[in-house]
Amino acid sequence: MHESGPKQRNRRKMQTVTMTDVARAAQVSPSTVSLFLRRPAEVSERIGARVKRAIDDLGYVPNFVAGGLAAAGSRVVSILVPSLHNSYFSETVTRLESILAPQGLQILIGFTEHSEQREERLVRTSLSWRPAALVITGLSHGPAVRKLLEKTSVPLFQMWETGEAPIGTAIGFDHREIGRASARHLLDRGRRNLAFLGARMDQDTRAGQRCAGFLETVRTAGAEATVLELPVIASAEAGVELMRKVREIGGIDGVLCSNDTLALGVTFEARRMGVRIPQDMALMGFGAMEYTGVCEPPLTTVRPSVDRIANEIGKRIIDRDGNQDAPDTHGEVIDTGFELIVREST
Amino acid sequence: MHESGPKQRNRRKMQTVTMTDVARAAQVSPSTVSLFLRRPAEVSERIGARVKRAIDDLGYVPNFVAGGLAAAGSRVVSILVPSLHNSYFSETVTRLESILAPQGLQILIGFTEHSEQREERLVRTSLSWRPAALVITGLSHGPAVRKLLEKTSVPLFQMWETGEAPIGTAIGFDHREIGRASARHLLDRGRRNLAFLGARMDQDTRAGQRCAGFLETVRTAGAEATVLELPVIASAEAGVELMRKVREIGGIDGVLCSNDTLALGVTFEARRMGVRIPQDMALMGFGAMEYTGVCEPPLTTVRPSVDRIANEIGKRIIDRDGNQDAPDTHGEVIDTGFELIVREST
DNA sequence: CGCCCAGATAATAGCGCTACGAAATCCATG
DNA sequence: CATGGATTTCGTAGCGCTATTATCTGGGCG
Repeated sequence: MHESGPKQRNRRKMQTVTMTDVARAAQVSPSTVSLFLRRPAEVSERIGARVKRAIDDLGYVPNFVAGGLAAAGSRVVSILVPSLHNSYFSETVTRLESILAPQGLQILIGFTEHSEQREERLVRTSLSWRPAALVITGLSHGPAVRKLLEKTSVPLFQMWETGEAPIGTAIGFDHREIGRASARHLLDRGRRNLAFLGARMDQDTRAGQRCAGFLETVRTAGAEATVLELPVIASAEAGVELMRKVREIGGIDGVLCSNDTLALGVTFEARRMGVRIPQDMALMGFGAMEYTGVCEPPLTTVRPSVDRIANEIGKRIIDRDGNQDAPDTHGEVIDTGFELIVREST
Repeated sequence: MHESGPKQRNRRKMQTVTMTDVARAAQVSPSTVSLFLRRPAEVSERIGARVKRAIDDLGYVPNFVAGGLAAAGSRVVSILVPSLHNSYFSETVTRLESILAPQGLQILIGFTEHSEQREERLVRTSLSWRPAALVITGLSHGPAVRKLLEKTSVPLFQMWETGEAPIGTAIGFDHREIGRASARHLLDRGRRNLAFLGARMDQDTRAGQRCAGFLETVRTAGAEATVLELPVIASAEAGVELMRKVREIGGIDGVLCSNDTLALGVTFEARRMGVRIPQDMALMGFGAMEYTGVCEPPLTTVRPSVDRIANEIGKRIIDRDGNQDAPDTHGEVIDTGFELIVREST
């Protein structure tokens, strides 16, 4: 083996440029460099220019790890969502990023996949970064997670759901009420034989809540309601399969899908079967995904208040950031609402 | 104001539990606690149990910021993608996360939105975290970004594209060749009057490459090729609009969309117009999005090797992690290929 | 029965930066 | 030209942890 060279195997030192190097080059103290980086206005123009020049010359890249340790808290916001499969979660993340990034806050992301175990691991590692805030999806968590969240001093936001006694600040909307509103809409359209199509609702508790609200209202009205469910992730393909089941059952004249993706699949298969929407069967989704406005027929759906959720959370995180005297809103519940978008499919 | 209390405004100390606290509770030295956390096997069972008990009792959460500083490198991988609007990027991120998370690596995410300026800011902050690796989308970057990337010692992966002389390790496929292959397919089907539908290709250079490859092959074959483009983000709605333009032009019998989302919109509008796919017009997309298999008609599309990209990157990151003697693959180009999925739309 | 080696535990020395208070500088007054 | 207050700059002391080295412990063996 031609492996040789000065045995420098340990401590991958690398010639990393440190703040001290910059200070030396600019002929100032490290403190001044640090100050210039954090609050440039408090450094005189002359010195500032010199420091800036040194930084550029040396290609200095600050070390946030060291900075975070010294400052006791990192400029990172950790976001935990079930997955990115639903475009509304990607949108939430996107929107939050765009609000937080200008403040120099970075996004640490994790996917729980609706698994308590994964969630615990993620919460644990997230907290280990001493983030400026932790944003987590949903209100119900396993006991281990609950304990971690209750104990931490990191500002906590539980999003996408409202409910009683949140651990942190709850920002979201009432999924049960969405189910009810959807049911009312279908009943208003004169449909009496309804179905809820879902996918893995044991895991997606929010879809479960929408389903529960739906059933409640339908049954209270004395109409029929069936639940059809597939043990797979929601997809257009799953929608196709569910539509076949609907056909088998027969007589169903109104359908609420747990998700627009499912509903899209239903439109495809309905067309192939010759089932006319909405004449033969009214169809509703959830999520207000982009294509619902242009598909055939355009879909009635519910727009979750993604932007408002992100805005409210972002605002609070920024408020609290750099101003630890900001009011602690833990325990507060903010309902951002939802919007029923009625289109031709009903 | 009832604000009073011992003037403890500074240094938000919080009663954070440190490793030293754990050590004290377990009657061992901090070193032992640290060792137990990092390599439990090297601690005797008796002591290990004691430490574990203390950790649980105190609810200790390690501080990765401090750990990262001491160890000179954080257990974070930074991923920069244009956005999450395209499901193939979300999938890349998802897949990478699932590979990296079991190794205790967290994902720091950023969205460039195809903006050089944003990209620079993101690269800068990413590097500031001294991540275990930086994964960035694409091969071409502004001069400032190039300089940062060339200078850093952080393992760099440039994904989703192949090309010459990458700065880090390039893992992706040849978009030009996808354009060519798509064109060949359409020509094989006897189409002679073709169009490429795109959205904001000035920004999405990879879509631009597919377009270029497409035009090259079509024109070489002596057939017609038009480019129709909209200055908006790709969406089904944009697809609808582009289909209207196609109609206006008239005579087009084969279309390649820069993206399945666009293609989906085209199918909707074509149906409304009475344009039959593929009889009147063949249609292709890109991305192999989930619904392409079940929509009406099922779409011919190209499956980018998302999984392979993620796997190859993940493997290399893990190799290099904790074993800095692993081969540095910078400069290497790995072509993960793509797959043409032929369905009824052509 | 003492000696040595391996394995387990502990002590030490920072990692690169920020917060804080002290020192130095500036500049308008008296 | 001295003087005080407002700036601007600097020195010091860690932040909580890990890597490395040193120390300790407990057998196995001559």
